[in-house]
Amino acid sequence: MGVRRAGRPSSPYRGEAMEIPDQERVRREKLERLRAAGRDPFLQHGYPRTHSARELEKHAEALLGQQAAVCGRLQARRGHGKAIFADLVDESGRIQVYARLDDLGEEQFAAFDDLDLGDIIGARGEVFRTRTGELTVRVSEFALLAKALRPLPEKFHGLHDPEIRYRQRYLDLIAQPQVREVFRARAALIQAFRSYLCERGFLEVETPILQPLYGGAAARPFTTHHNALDMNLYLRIAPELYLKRLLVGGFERVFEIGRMFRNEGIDTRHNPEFTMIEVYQAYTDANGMMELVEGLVGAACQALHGSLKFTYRGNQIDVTPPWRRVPLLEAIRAASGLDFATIPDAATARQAVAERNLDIGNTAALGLWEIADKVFDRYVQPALVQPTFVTDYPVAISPLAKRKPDNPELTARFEPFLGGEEIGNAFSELNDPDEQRARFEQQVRARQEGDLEAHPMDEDYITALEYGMPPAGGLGLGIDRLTMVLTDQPNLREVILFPLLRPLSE
RNA sequence: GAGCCGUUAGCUCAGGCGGUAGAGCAUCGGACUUUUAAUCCGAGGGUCGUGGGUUCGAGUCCCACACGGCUCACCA
Repeated sequence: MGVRRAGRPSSPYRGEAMEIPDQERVRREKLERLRAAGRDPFLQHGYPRTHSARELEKHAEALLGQQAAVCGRLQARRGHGKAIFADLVDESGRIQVYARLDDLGEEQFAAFDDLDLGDIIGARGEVFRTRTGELTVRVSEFALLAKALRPLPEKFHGLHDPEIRYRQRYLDLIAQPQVREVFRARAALIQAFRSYLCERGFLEVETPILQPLYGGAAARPFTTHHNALDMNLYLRIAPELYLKRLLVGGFERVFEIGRMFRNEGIDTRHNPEFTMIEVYQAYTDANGMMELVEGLVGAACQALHGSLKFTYRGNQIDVTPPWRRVPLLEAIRAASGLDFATIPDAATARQAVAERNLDIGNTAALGLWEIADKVFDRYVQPALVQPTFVTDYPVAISPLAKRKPDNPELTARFEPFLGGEEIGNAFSELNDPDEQRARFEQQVRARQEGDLEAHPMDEDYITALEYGMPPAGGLGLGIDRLTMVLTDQPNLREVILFPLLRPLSE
């Protein structure tokens, strides 16, 4: 249905009066009459508002009998012949206004009666309470500030069509006020992160989004082109390598909040552009990052819920530290019986998977750690509802992480899980330039063998490491996923204002 | 990429076995000067996602396509 119904935002209907839907034709005609009478609403430049809905309610007792000027969108109307009740909705809430023929006179009352649902108006008058006790502005003067030429979604059932909700998010926000709360929560979460870090001496920085060479994660990039320099550039898949250059430069605590771009599929947990926070702290390590995650998520949870407990998908979740810690291979072994510490290669792993009838699809084309990853996704991750750090990732899939002193096959890396969702990635940063080069070379070989997401060689980064980077812990958290979990939304699209959709074909 | 489901009035939704499309809100006209999903009376509004096919006849059955949703796959 969307093709026609939602696909009309660009059609102006010029000279096609016969094709304009009924309700829009009526509104257009009203606008033409206003313009002809020299009262074009779109010539208004503002309105001297004195109170928002919330302010009006807050100062209700002092305002009774006083004048107030309010603004908002006309979202409901109850006519009574020579009087009209209407609901104005502004960002803070709803305001009832009451227009009477006696107060406005014939002409102004007729003009008020001519308003359509969706119109944006300003109104001024005396504040009073109706006999049912509702705070109301008795209109003595009003102005149409913008004409709504299209009818709004229906007031009672709201807007359900997910396609229109995402394509025309403004309609979603108008029709479903609770959707605004999700995005307020998102902003509060980011604010909580920012405050938490700034209070602890972290510096917020901005590093390039357009990068001559991408890196810092395993993902395929978007490519673009700079005309003047005639060079290809990549949209960043992660800010990691730039932030660590800042550690080399002498900043000891830095963070960046920003958009990342990964050229991958779209589903309930992935959007091609998403928001991540990355934090780097010198002279600490993965353990320090675990405490930081506990602190950050705790601060966000407090900001959103006033508590360290919340509900996601029907599960009570408690983020009180310390969070459970479990090594990756141990978690896999406990859940599946497979011990990847003793499995030498992919063929052995495939055989073990088959023997145990593990349901992870076709493993024929997968490498050893890809098989481990699948077993983890299928048998471990869904159970990680309470906050958990999965630790000790194999060095083969952690090209930027420092090895564990007691087991060089593993790294001091962890991923935090919450509500069964992976919400980030962190480790002790590899700062040995020679080993970093060897790791990159290994990635380059993987790329040559067909791994499109292997990390490219970054000589410039290695040069930076050669000047000396202090030992450090680094952390990335997915803002979208965290918001999804902390606001108990079922889908990443619910926390992204304008998720990517296919364009409508004409 | 695969499977399943969806697409009917501005919005939310009904439409057995194929017989020419309905409701509520919204809109238009009328009544009503403290209502609040206001109420009451009356009316208009549809290329049933697009294109083919089967049929005397298709919203309904079949095929293809588009967009979306869910699940899986891919992927942090």
